[in-house]
Amino acid sequence: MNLRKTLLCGQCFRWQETAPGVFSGTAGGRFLTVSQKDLPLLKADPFWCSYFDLGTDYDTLQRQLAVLYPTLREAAQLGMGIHILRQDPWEALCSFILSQNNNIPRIQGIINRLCGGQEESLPPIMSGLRQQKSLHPFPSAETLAGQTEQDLAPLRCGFRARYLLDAAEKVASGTVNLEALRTAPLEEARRQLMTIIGVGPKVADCTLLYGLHRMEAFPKDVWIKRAMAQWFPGVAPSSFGPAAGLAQQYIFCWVRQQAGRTVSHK
DNA sequence: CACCAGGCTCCGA
DNA sequence: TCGGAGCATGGT
Repeated sequence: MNLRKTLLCGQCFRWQETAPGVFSGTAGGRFLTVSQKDLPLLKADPFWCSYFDLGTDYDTLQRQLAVLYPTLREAAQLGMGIHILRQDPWEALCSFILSQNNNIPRIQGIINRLCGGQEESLPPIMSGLRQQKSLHPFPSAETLAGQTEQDLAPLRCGFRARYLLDAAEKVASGTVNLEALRTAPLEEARRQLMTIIGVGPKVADCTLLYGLHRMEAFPKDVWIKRAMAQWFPGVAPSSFGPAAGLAQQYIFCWVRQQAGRTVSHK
């Protein structure tokens, strides 16, 4: 696993490279500072091993994709080392609601403000994981459900505030049961998520893939669809099989690289 | 000033 | 069912 690619490829928004090769971020209420050489330590820690999905054989998934679709090789080469994180479903849902018609730096800023500010970066040490309880965990659905649009004004997330509040209300009340979506049929899970105002096919699929680790979900991204049409005319994304999510992340990275830092989908 | 950001809602045809 | 403006905010 490549830490930089995995943490900065756009699947999560609460990690940053605080020093060359050193990454600090928050997940599951824990704040961690880590570098590539700490990989064995991550593997030995049950929480982080699960979060970084270190128990899954990505090399095999990668080879399967490259063999199935030779034109995917270039993207897979670029995405080599990316793991699909096991993020908190609620946090992932909010993150991708906030991501719509938005850019990654601003998404990160909004989420930082939503969590109540910056974490303090920890000095690196020679051995052992530098982790501590996060001073600014992601706010729960219950917390957010008690808020108003005026309360969220400081986030400066624009029209997305209303979407966030509807998601909070539906999740807190149990109208949408995120945990149940882990085992629900994919299409049913997608429909459930799309009952939330502001959640369309793209946000729903990203929540399924990044928040619920449904690797078979292939986000309905306009860039991806364009690349699909160009590379695999007539091929349904579902034929990617269990590694569909990984393929989506590879293609996403590839398209971004081709287009430069940002790209218009128009 | 224009254009656009890991889209979605809403409206009209 | 489909297309396109509008959406709030910030960056280039």
